[in-house]
Amino acid sequence: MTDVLVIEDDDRIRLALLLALEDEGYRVRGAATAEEGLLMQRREPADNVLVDLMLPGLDGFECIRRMRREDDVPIVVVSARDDTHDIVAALEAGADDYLVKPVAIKELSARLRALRRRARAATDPVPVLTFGQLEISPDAGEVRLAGRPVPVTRTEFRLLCELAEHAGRVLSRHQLLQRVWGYDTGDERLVDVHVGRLRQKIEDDPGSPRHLVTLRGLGYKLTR
Amino acid sequence: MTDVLVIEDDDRIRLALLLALEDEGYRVRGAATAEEGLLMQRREPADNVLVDLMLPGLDGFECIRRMRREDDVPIVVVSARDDTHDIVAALEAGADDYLVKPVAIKELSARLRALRRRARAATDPVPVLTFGQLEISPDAGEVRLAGRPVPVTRTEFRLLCELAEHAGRVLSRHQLLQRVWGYDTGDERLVDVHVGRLRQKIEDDPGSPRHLVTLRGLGYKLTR
DNA sequence: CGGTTGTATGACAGTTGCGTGACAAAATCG
DNA sequence: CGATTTTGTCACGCAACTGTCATACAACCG
Repeated sequence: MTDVLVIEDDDRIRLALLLALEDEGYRVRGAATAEEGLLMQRREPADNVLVDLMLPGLDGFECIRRMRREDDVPIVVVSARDDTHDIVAALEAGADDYLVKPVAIKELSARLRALRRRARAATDPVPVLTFGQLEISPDAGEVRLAGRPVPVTRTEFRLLCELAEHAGRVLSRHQLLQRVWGYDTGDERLVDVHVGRLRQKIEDDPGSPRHLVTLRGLGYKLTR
Repeated sequence: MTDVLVIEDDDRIRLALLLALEDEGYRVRGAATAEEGLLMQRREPADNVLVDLMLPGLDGFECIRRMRREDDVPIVVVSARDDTHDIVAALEAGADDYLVKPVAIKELSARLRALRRRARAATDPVPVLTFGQLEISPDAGEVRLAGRPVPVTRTEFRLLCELAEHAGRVLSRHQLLQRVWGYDTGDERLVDVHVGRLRQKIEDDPGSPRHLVTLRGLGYKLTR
């Protein structure tokens, strides 16, 4: 059974979408605001998310950005505006598809299916990454040092995964901001701080790190 | 660099798409029939495929199905028909996205990017440049001498990479200033100093260098 | 050979980049 | 709601790096 979350402030449209999707065999749930949607997705992750761009409070773009930061779920934008700028901006923010209202439910369903096929392929079992005493299992969301679990926060974990995924290669602060945070305000110190915190947890001697190495002027990298 | 293959039988449209995509920074290639496209993809796989639905011989749907059987490349349909049935059928066949002509190139580009984000490769091969005992790995931001890591500064590293990239060829001080520093105040001594520092680190006998050679009156070059 | 030009190098001061602790805002949890 | 954790921002200090200069040295040329 596939779960779909619909984030749309217009009650009538949301209801119509939910009913139509239910008819197509999905298990559905709805949210009227971005905040509510983000919360629901955190509580009980759906397999697909539909989001309107025009939302009260946090708008759709911001909603997408935030959700993308903590979840890899396929996100489809359903908007009334058929505007290239909106489309580009939404995809930039991390959306996977963009549909213009009114949507044909069959098309929507087909697009959801295509997206899930991709998502599944991308989420193939990721083996545990090992760096000496350090083990990272992206799937389990777990970090171990000499067999012992290390409590890391979400950002630290994402940062570590990003570095681990490109082990041995330098990643600039800019790249890390882009990939871990999803945005780049230009404040590179943000990365430093989190790298520092990560070192406190995973390095024997945070003063002279063995794994999470600084390359002055270039960025950071993770080595074995 | 991202490669895109466009399968479209209308010469004018294909050309227009190819030019526009090239303008966006993609490396492009085109095919006029499904058969040709499948062959090209087999020969030299692109990172994205655009396909028209109305093709002579094998139609777009069949083209998608076959390509999907042997390749996991993201496929985008670009069709003149804005018909739910076509859209559903194309997605069923294995397409990842569907755009209706005429397409906004910016939107297309954004959608391609969104698709690739999902299919981002974990580790690309890391090319390492070797000069006898000396190894330079631009990706890892690392220089090794006889297997041992040599600590080089950012400018030294850039300088070395620049020389390595044009191995065996003389680079004048002005060229190096321009390429490594990005500006040229006319002070050629600056290059000398950094070359000297580099030699201290990578040459066995910095007095009579084997790799980083001076060509009096011309500049420097890196030899094997 | 001496003069001239081009290159090597050590020293030094100014600058840059990084690590860190402190703190406030925001998110999360009970 | 209040308590706790997490996150982002800031400022400061240290260490590393950079560019400049002066001097010494080497190569070239007549």
